Amino acid sequence: MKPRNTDNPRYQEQKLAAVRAAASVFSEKGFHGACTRDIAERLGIKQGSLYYYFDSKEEALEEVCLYGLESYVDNMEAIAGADEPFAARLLAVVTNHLSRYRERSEALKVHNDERLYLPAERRVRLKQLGSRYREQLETIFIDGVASGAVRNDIDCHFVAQSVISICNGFGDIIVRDADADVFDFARKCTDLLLHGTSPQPASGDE
Amino acid sequence: MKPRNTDNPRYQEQKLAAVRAAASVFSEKGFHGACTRDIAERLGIKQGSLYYYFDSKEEALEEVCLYGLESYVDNMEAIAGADEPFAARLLAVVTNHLSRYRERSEALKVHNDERLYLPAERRVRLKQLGSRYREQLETIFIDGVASGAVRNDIDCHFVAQSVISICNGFGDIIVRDADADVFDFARKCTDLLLHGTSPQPASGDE
DNA sequence: CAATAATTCTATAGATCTATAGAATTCAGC
DNA sequence: GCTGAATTCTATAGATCTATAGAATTATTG
Repeated sequence: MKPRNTDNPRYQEQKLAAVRAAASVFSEKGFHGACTRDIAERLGIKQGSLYYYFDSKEEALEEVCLYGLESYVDNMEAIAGADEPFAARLLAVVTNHLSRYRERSEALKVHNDERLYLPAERRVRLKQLGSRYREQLETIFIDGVASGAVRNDIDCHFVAQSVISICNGFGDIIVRDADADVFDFARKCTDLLLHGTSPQPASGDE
Repeated sequence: MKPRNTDNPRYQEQKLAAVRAAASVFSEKGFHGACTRDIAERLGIKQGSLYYYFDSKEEALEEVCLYGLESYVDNMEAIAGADEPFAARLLAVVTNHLSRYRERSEALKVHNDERLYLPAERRVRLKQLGSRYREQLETIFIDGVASGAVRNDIDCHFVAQSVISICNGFGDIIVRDADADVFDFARKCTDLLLHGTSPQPASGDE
């Protein structure tokens, strides 16, 4: 009935377009607010035809979330593994996170906002990826403490969570404002995380 | 047809219960994912009867969002106006924000996640309240710069936005984890915002 | 160009869900 | 306990929306 030759590059191309169309519609209207007709329309096909690429609307959501998460989790591997000083790694993390927002903003937004509507069994892989990301970020802070670049009274788990919250918060802003300067955000964000808002007591650069 | 004596305390009581029921259901399933039947059920009445209290599902969403936002915006007035040192005011802001999450978590979550599904004309008041909150927070930082408690190279608008992002991020965690210690979060959060993660160069307390 | 495979279309069953109308019930004050 | 007002109920019109089946079309390959 539906041969679906998934190795065919033509199929893969259209499938990717379908995931992107779903990301776009879900990010705009939310999972429940969107209808499969909207997605199909954005793709230029009829509503029923969409089921050639997805078994269900729910599966579409799962694929969008995975698509959104994948890329920046991959980059995190490289950043966490690199032999760089703490400040450079933190800047890299923040820049990566925000840059991915710019590129795949819709899919990431969908992941952040809609993934909880997936049943538990569809969230397994997402949870793994998300946990890995947070753990690696935490490790960067733990390494920072070890090397003396980070205060030793810092709660690394807490700070890692904070970084993710800030990035996601600004991610939302970047999504809405196409003119926002990602690298400026990343620089300010890193500076805030490193030095806080208080004047430096001894460095005397005022 | 629907006399609706809105001055009657009995009416007001049930109306408040209806707003809370809506908050609970919307926070769990999202605006579009929830149905009016769920809300009515949580309230112990039938689906059709709900329309005695709301003209539409959309109006219910608007009232939930306002309910969520109101309380902490009010407190912000007091905090921003108080004659306290910068660090104390920042701690007060963060504590207030997170505490409100604990009390009205559902309505606040709905405000944060679902308000964009309201048409523009229903978001006017919400925007006013939200902007006022952000502006007052920004003013606290501007005052901090003036008094020397905050570095003068800080972008106050940016930092105010960061504080809100962090608080909302942790707010989500508090909502999900009933055992989370709000005041511990608030303290760590304020410490991070004040001093960052780097060791203090000159204070020598290590 | 014929035959087979892949993709898209049309049409629809079946399951929602919102909002309304009018009947039934409960409440408040006398 | 009677009476009018307030609240809730039942029933349903009308508008979705998902997912499927089978027909029609388009691409591929020998």
